[in-house]
Amino acid sequence: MSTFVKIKALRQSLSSSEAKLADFTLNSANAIRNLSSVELAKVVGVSQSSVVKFSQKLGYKGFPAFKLAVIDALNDETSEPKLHGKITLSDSLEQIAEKLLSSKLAVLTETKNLNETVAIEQAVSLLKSAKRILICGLGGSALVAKDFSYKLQKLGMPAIAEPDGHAQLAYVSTFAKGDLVIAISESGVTREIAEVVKQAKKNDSYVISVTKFGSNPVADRANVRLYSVAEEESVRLSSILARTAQDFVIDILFIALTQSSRQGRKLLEHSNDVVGEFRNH
Amino acid sequence: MSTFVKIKALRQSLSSSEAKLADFTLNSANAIRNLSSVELAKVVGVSQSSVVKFSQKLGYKGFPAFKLAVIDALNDETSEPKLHGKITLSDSLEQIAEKLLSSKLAVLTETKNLNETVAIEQAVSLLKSAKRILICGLGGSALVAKDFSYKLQKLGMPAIAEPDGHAQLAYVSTFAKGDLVIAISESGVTREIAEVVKQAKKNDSYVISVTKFGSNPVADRANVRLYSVAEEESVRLSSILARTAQDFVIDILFIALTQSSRQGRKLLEHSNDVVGEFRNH
DNA sequence: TGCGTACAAAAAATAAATTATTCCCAATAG
DNA sequence: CTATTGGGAATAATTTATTTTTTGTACGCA
Repeated sequence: MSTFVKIKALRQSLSSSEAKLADFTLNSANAIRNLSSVELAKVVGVSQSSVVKFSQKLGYKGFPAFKLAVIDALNDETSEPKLHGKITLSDSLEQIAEKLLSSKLAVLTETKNLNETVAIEQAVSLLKSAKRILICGLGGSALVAKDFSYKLQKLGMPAIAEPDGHAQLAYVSTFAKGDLVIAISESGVTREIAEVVKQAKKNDSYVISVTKFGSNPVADRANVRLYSVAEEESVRLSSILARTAQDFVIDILFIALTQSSRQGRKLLEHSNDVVGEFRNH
Repeated sequence: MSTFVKIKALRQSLSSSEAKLADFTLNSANAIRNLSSVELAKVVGVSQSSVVKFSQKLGYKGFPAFKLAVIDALNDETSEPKLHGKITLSDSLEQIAEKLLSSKLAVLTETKNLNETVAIEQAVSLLKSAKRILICGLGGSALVAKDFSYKLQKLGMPAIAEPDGHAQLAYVSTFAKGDLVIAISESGVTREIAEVVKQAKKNDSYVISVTKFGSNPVADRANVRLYSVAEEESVRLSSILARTAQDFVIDILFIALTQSSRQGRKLLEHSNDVVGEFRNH
């Protein structure tokens, strides 16, 4: 158990000298690092023997052992991956930023672990061999779809991201064997997307899904299932975190694609050059 | 400098007793934790005074100081946030994912640290009091702009994100005092965006910039400067990481906005309900 | 109320341990 | 043969742990 937890637990049953030491430890743990038992006693205003007794009361052999425990506790505290608690109304801006950050870190890590390497390989392989590609998503996912389409276009791939549900359906109805649909829907139940997927399957086209983990209409029908986020966060953050996870998935796909094809890299380079050239004038 | 690095650097110039201690420290650093100078001397097979002299040769006041340094070095070693090396052609898919993940983690952390709380507060305040809002960005940033506009619209705010440069300029030319431009451009030199900012300033409108850190045409003219990423990564990753950072910035702004207004939260809730209702039929 | 005992807490005193310094010897190079 | 250096034994200094003493307070009882 952390020394601090221990101290807090015993805090009530301590006598006045001990309480002084306990409070000092909790408030200025850092300072203890550089203090001997005598110095600590002086700073806190108790006798040196009280310091030793306090250490022993906490279960340590003596003062040096206590000191080490405090240092350890400080280290654990700072290296802990920071729990990403819910953002509440009373949070300060600094706390909000901190929590959003750790939530994102958690979501990214989870998303990475959720997707098997083999699934990504399959997805890359489908992408490379696809004749035409339709990336569909609605609402927030539409932007992810659009982003992915831009990226694929940079690689010279025939990818289209259409934000309108009806247009998506119209396009996919012309699909055939060799064409590919990438269906992005966090819930996996979006009616329009599910419909597109159904149609794609009917036309013998391949489907890659990007949804939350588990069974759902979109993923169930997909040839390759990719996943975004694992845990449901607070409602307020959910769409933000879903986006974060979806972005990660398509970023991985994109990098893996450029990785696996020399031609793709060349085209990407060229595309970047052209845009850069243009911007500088 | 880490104690271990120090030891390795001096390793050659050490005498036999000192070398014994150095090797033991490098190989069994963990053990030192529980040893006194006498015990360590015994284990290694040297005299206690040699232990002390060794500690001092490394630059520490004495043995206890050396011991603390070793413990610190061990802690730093284990909690190091995994260096996010460049992705190379020979990387496996698993390595790619790992590196992308750590790069994103680093970029998010940096972005959070780069933005002062007070700047975010000012941005929020400008957003809340703005009569009209134009969010402009080109290329990849256009998607970030669009995303932010959707979010602001959910809060009932008059935000427009227009991907076309000319249309942006046309709109901003009608701006006046009380209107707000949010200019998103990683480089901060995009001609079209800089032009919009110039026009906005001429019309006495406020400008919030989201660019890389440092002086650039867009940020220099802004009333409030927000920053994305700090370090330039590999060219291949740069646009991906820029997006990651920009998303973080607008996510923070969005959350801070909902945080600061009861009405905003109500509208957001309602908006989510309506869309959810619609999707389920 | 006044006095004395009992008890607990905390500091002073002391003992033990750990650590730092000094001093001396041995090995080796010049 | 001297000078120098490494290393350990001896010892001094410091730090820590234990024991002893003092202080203060609560409680019982005349």
